[in-house]
Amino acid sequence: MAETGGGGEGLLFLTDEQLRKGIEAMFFAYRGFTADPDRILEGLDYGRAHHRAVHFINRSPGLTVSSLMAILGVTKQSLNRVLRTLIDDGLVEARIGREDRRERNLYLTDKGMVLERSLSDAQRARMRAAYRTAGPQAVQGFRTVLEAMMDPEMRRQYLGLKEAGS
Amino acid sequence: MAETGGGGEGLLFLTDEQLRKGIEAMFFAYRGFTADPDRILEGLDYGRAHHRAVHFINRSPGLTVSSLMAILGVTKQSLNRVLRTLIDDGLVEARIGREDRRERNLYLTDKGMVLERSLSDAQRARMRAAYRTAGPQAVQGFRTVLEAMMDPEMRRQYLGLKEAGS
DNA sequence: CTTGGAATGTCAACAAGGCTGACGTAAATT
DNA sequence: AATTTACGTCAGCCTTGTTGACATTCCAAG
Repeated sequence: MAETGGGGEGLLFLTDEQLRKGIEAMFFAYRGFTADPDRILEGLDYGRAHHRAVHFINRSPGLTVSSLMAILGVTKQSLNRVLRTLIDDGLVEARIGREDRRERNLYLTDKGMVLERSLSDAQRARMRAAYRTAGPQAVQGFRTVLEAMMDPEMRRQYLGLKEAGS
Repeated sequence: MAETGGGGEGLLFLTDEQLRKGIEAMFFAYRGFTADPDRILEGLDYGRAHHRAVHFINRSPGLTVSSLMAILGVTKQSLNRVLRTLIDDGLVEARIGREDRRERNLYLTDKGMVLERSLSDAQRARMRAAYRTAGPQAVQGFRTVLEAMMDPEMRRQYLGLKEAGS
């Protein structure tokens, strides 16, 4: 243990073995990360794709279909299938754009917000427990490494849309 | 910055907004995490499922089908489909267990090791770059939070199979 | 030895959620 | 007026997950 914390310890943290551990940590942790929402979604006719859509619509109310496509990194056909069910079920509203009437601005309805709440509450609960266990300094490192791991375009999405900031 | 490192700074890191940022960091970072192997796999007739199987067979040569099922969290039918193609293509060898002849011990062939290498080289390169950018202290925090985020069972898989240790 | 159960393989059917290609419509732009 | 953009939709395909059913092999207990 007893890390120097300064970076001058011979880069032991960059050995292949250390990197492999990091890779597996990502794999196993991501499973935990999605487990709770998945449990809620199963049986509701919805899946992870719906969760993602609802999450980002909630975060940025009024965002367009194109923007959401870019954020999620899926095709319009794939997104449309998900959006279609959410709109038909009254969880999402697609308003015609005021400036550019070709665009559709997406909003959660009250019903949609209820689902979003239950999903994000579950996910936040796990994240909160992990944060609390690990402590603020670890959380700082966690965010730093994850941000460095993103593709530049995704990093822009991640950084560019934060309101409150780190 | 100037974190106390003790948790007595008012728990600002546990606000809903901070947790939301952590959630999105996981989402965007995981995309980057899988992007490079995915690029290699596309066109080879293989997918992410093959990557995962090859990774864990490489890590623990001789592991059984049951063990791999437990690690990957998929059904035998799903795993078998992936394993079938890997065996047929000569990337994986399934030897009958010596002690219990019902079991199949899985090994990478030389050909399988070549693929594993190219996939893990790509993934490690990104991980290495992120680690280098973030620094050893951040890496420590990264691993700590991820470990806390896992389901207990997955945490056992993660910790129990490491040879070199942290 | 026989039988029960465990480990594995396999066939079939199905679903979610990706993808491409093609086509249509409305609205903005040139 | 022609073109481009944003979006929706139909059709079909792929990967990877799921259940259910059934066969085989083999260990272990009676």
